[in-house]
Amino acid sequence: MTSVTFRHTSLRWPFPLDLPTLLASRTIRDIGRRGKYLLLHFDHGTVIIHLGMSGHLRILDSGIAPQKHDYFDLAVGSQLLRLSDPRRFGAVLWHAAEDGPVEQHILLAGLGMEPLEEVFSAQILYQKTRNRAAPIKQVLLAGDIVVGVGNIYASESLFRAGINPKIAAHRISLARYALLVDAIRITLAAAIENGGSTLRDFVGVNGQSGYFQQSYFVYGRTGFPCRNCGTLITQIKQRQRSTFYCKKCQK
DNA sequence: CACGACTCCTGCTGGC
DNA sequence: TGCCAGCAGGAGTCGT
Repeated sequence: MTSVTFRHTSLRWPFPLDLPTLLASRTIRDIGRRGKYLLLHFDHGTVIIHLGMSGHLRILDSGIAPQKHDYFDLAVGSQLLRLSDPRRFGAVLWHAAEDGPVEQHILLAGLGMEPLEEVFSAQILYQKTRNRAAPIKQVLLAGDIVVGVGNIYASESLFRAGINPKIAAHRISLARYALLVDAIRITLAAAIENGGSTLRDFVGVNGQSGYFQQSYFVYGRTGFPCRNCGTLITQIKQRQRSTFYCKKCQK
């Protein structure tokens, strides 16, 4: 029993404007996730949602008036799943079941391993980077080997692993990749534990704010002392993205 | 195939 | 105090 409302024509891509018709009185059968894509499964297809960098979903009582950046509602009974996305980097897409498994969707097919699943191992990471000459930070961000490691957690994970972000991925040893795998898992688990917040305007599913986590090791700490050795944290640009690291702790 | 540059969008920050 | 350029971020697309 669902109904759909759009309040804009698009976010990153045009909204599937036939979604209200497609989902009328349909039931969500299951929910899932692949990388940073959220999946709402119906019998005849899947709604794919991405929050971009500023998006958030809330569950509200239906009847609550939408605010400025509330662009998409999925009403289920007396409640509402509402997507707000000020910077509009997010997405709402539809993948019909008749087009095959949603994992084969063009945006999902090329995604790398899930970092919190067993498949993500030092051996496979090592193997998949043998032909990658780009700096490890960029390879982590690329998403085709491992997903879920964004700009902040890439810097944080490399710090934990003691790896310099500029090192070419194919020059990193298996032993050091083992450290990196552990570092990524610990970093992501800690982030989830802390509410996963990265932006100052972060809000939880009920709309509560205040989760903002500032206990980063290196991210955003340019010129401040390394929490491990006191050396001042360095900031560089890699592929137009800021990278933070400690020159002494990360070789 | 691998990889770099560019792009989307808007709120916030820093400089004047 | 006000204005505006620049930055930030996820990740797809295009050119090399």
